[in-house]
Amino acid sequence: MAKQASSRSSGVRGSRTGRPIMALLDLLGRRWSLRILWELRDAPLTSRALRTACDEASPTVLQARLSELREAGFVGLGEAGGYGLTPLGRDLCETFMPLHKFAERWRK
Amino acid sequence: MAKQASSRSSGVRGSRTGRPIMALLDLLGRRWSLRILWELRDAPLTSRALRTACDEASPTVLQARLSELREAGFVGLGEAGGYGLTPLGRDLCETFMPLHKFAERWRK
DNA sequence: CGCTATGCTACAGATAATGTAGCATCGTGC
DNA sequence: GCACGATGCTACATTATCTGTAGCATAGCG
Repeated sequence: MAKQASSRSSGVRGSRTGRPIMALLDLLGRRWSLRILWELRDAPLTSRALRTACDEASPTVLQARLSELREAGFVGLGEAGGYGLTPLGRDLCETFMPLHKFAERWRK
Repeated sequence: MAKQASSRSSGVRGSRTGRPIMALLDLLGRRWSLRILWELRDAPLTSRALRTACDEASPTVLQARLSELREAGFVGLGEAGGYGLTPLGRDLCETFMPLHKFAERWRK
């Protein structure tokens, strides 16, 4: 593979390019990443509530994405139980919030 | 030729929910989707130039994503050759353009 | 024709996701 | 002091998806 070995659990594709946008695009371009951030947009959820919100996605991926997102500093696990956005994660979420309006306009 | 991308059940996951944001989130949350839109952000590219820009991703997925994005109306294939954003696609792209600035701030 | 470039496809091997089941832990009530 | 229900998280076989390489048909150019 011409890529890199670190696309394992913690590596993000494109991080070696020095262009953080590539790393971010790859991280967000994984299954359920965007959806998770979206579902946490206004309130923390327990892992199971999140699973329900995400159309019963399998806990395996959810857990994987949650770990990546936590490692990236977007999501945190509160001691009261439940996953929630960090301040950074909230910023990110607001960054693509206009997507909602766009989607309504799109409506294919 | 008919699109082979639309052979995929009902297209985009979440479209049956009636919430277009879910369909959009799923479409953009597939590998290389965001990256493709990003690479086309300011100029059309030929399929091979796009492949180069996308770190030599395999043509199979690229072609699949391109078909989906074309079907969604975000990307078009100009008769002069090369893929480019449609007006709708350009809107979408601008929607998550602030991501760039966010990524710079993120820099993990 | 020979050459190069385009969009696009085939296909085997590798990787990631799905679906179901289950574990260890913690707090509640009993 | 122990069933209980809920939590975060994992195992694992099956299935879907991606990767990497090769190649096809077509078109423009000399």
